[in-house]
Amino acid sequence: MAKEKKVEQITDMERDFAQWYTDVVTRAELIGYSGVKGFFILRPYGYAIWENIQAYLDGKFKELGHENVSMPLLIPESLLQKEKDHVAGFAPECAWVTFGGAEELEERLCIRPTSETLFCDHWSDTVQSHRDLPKLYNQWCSVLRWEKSTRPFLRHREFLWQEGHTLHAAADEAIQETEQMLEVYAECYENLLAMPFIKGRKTDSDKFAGAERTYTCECMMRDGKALQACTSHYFGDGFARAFEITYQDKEGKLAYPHQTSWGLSTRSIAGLIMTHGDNNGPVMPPRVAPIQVVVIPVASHKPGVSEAARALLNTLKAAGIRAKIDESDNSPGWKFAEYEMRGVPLRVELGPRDIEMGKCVAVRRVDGAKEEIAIADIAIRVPEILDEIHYAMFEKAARYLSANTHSAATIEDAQAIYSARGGFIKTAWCGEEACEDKMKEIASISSRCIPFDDAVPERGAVCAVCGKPAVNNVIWGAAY
RNA sequence: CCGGGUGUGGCGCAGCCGGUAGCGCGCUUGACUGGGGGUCAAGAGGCCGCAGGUUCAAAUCCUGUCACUCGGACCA
Repeated sequence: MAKEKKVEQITDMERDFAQWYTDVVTRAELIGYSGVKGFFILRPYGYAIWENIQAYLDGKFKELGHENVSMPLLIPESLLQKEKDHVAGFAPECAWVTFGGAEELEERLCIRPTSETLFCDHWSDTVQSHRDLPKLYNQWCSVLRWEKSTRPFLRHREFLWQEGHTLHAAADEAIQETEQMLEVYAECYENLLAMPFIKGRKTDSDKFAGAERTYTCECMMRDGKALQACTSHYFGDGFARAFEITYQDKEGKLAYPHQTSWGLSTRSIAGLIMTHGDNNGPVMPPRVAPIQVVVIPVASHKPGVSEAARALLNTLKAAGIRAKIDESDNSPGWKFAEYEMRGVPLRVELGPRDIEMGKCVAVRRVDGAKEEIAIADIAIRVPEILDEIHYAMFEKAARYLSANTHSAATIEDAQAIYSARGGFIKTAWCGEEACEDKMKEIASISSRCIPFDDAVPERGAVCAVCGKPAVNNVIWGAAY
């Protein structure tokens, strides 16, 4: 499988994974740096990925009855402080507006790090009856968190995301919503981004500030580290009580509604790069790839080549494929390397010899596999290949995830396995935060989640850290 | 926030015991080429991160600051 190195500007991931990542996002022209730390430019090729994720999720949200809204950018300090766990979680990383023009403000305004408080404030005014429920809202926006260390897509001070916020009469309905939206994210990762994950619940120490429960999808990057790929939170009625959101139920009694929120950010783009990328650059999963197929005419000065290549492009476009042609006068070899560095899933070469034989050559980015396709079959065969690439990428990543997830019986085992092989470690756990702290201290890994698929330890299992009876299995790892 | 490294044309870098900026790639124009980053020729392009200071003179020395990067802490 070892391929020859084709792009000299990109550091090998085996040599320096962090540098590889930085090289990829800049060389593939996904990101640009601005003059302010942590504020990044999503260049057209990077933003197009986000637009494709947006289009997919926005469609799903609306199918499930959610409505898009736009809430304010600024949160008055008094509002932010109404829920104590929430403010304790976010206050350290808030940025504040203190002046309007030359006037110092009487109350400083927080640039939203997340919008729970704004939705709550709005609902406290607008929800009165059980007939007003549920509220199923979502917004696409950017939020601001004053992070200390920043990295493209992984940790921005300002980042793009969507935040869904819902309000329900019944607790079980809200819990169901929380689970449903996690499932929407899981499907997005599997079906759009070709990324495998471990779905699960966060331990109490790691849940969202103010949440009763936090669900997550944890993905594994190619350096073995974990990326929290999305979250879905159940709040119970804690926010409703803090913000005095009440409604009259069918019996005419005042009640507190139950609330959820869920989000997925441009961090997902970091995830797809670090899941699928190789030493020649990113490898775009076909269903989110801004360019799915690039057509490269060879010897386009020869009669008929340019025309045939454009006809091929139009056929692909008519088949609903995001296709592009490169008619620049760079050499074919230059173009091959260029689109590999951009991660375009499929390259179609068309030259005089192909035209003579009524075929073209298709080359897959993920594994370099070549296939000759009759030009007449292009509209049928190319979509099939794109699908095959999608499944091949998912399978490859899934094998990597499972090959790098190991079980351990004791903290010493966990430490030994992690330091030798990295990746995820699964152990039984007693439920105590002290044991999480100790695991972090001894083995340098933190709890990622309690996996849904395998939450309950075997009969008689004991906590890997303290040896007391276990209540859950936990997936541990080093996290981004 | 702590520690290491780095800021010089679009990119990668040299110049740094002071004397007014250079190389490779890329870019522009033209010709020949064209199935894995082609060849030749002629060109264009620089507030040396920013702000102070020392000096007759600063990319070079001093101070501060900003940004990038790697590691750590913090964070989701």
